[in-house]
Amino acid sequence: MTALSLSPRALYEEVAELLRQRIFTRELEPGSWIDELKIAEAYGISRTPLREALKVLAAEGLVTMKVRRGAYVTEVSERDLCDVYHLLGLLEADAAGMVATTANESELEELQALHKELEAAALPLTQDRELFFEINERFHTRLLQIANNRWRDQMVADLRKVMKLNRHNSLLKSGRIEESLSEHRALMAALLARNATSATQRMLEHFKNGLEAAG
Amino acid sequence: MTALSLSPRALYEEVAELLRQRIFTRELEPGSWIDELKIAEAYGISRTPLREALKVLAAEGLVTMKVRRGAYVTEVSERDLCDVYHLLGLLEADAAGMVATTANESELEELQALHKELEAAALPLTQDRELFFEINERFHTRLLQIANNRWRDQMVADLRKVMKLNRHNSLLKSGRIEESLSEHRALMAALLARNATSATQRMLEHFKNGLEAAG
DNA sequence: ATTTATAATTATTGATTCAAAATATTATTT
DNA sequence: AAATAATATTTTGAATCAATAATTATAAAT
Repeated sequence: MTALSLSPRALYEEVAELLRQRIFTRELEPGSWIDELKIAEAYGISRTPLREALKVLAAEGLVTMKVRRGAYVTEVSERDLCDVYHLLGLLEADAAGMVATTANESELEELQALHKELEAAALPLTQDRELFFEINERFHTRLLQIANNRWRDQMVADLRKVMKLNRHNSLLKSGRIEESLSEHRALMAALLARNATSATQRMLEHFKNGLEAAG
Repeated sequence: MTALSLSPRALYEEVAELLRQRIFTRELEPGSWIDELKIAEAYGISRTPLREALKVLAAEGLVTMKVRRGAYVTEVSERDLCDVYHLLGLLEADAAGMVATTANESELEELQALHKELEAAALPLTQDRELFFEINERFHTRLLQIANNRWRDQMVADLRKVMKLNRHNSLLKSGRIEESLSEHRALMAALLARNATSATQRMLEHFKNGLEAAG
């Protein structure tokens, strides 16, 4: 089993990524104990890089280490997910404000172009949900990049991973293409107007409206 | 009955804490390479728990792993510190807003008590700088606890560690007991008035004013 | 003769295996 | 039936082994 080929990344990074996927697909379900020996054997590796990978995942919040009991897939309550989602909104809203003031013209045009793609994907006749969410993801990611704060990027990345522990994003509204789009439109307008407080506010609302339960 | 366990923490946790201290005191200086063999020998442990500890510190941002080059103490630029400080302000301001709306009476009284201690430590005649900063720290920590979001707590803890990489907090103003106190007073008033937006704003200003360079 | 390139040696990271410590479980005895 | 002891399971730490990168030295070419 030489699935793990030559790569610039260290073995423990590869293993961490594999475990992440297995956690996200709930193949390893929340609360369950992670059997080091079994997994090491299954991957054809020793326990050392596996344990290093588990330390990384623990730092991300995906697994929880219990002293002398090993590693467990983190159980996230509805409460946890709300808390994490709240922080994601806060961080992205701050990023939006930053972009409104510091982005250059070409960066704003880039976001504008992505937004146009979003509008197109949401057109009633040709509506493509998958595409819409993919472009949406790209828009948020690009906004973060432009805001240009590597520490925030790291935090957002970690929080997003925790959100993926959620079973089918049960706490997020699903069929709100139109609402989501109009919120995006308002955000884009604020960005182009270089109105930081408005951009921040629009992004906060965008996240708040995404929640299934009002609050 | 067995006696109370003397070491509830795993060895790699202990080692991580030791290394953290050595990094904060700049005994291990930013940019420098961390010699696994030397440190393992100095601590009388093997490289395995040491390497696990380094993975933990890497996740916190204190050390940077380079493939096949080992671990280096993270070098933070002035820019990095500003970015991190900005995020700390954002998170704590959000926590303040949360406390204003959700804290119960006894929790607010607790914060009020801490604030009174702060006022006492800042009295012109008996002014005790060390004590002031210690109580200030306790106030901020308690506020975070009351805001009650373990994910935010984790992020704040990590960001604070990165801030400690700063040489003598060079970018933070030092002798501003009075200003700091008056900002705290305004924050406390907003909290007692249960005015979330005001509390958030006061905390944001408190952080903004803490910066040496105007931003 | 000097500089550059290649090869060899050294040093350090990365991985596997082995041993010890601790906890849980089961069985036996009171 | 309960408590204690012993055994087995499991995690954590150490030591060994292999692979990779860096440095130095030597040789060749200009």
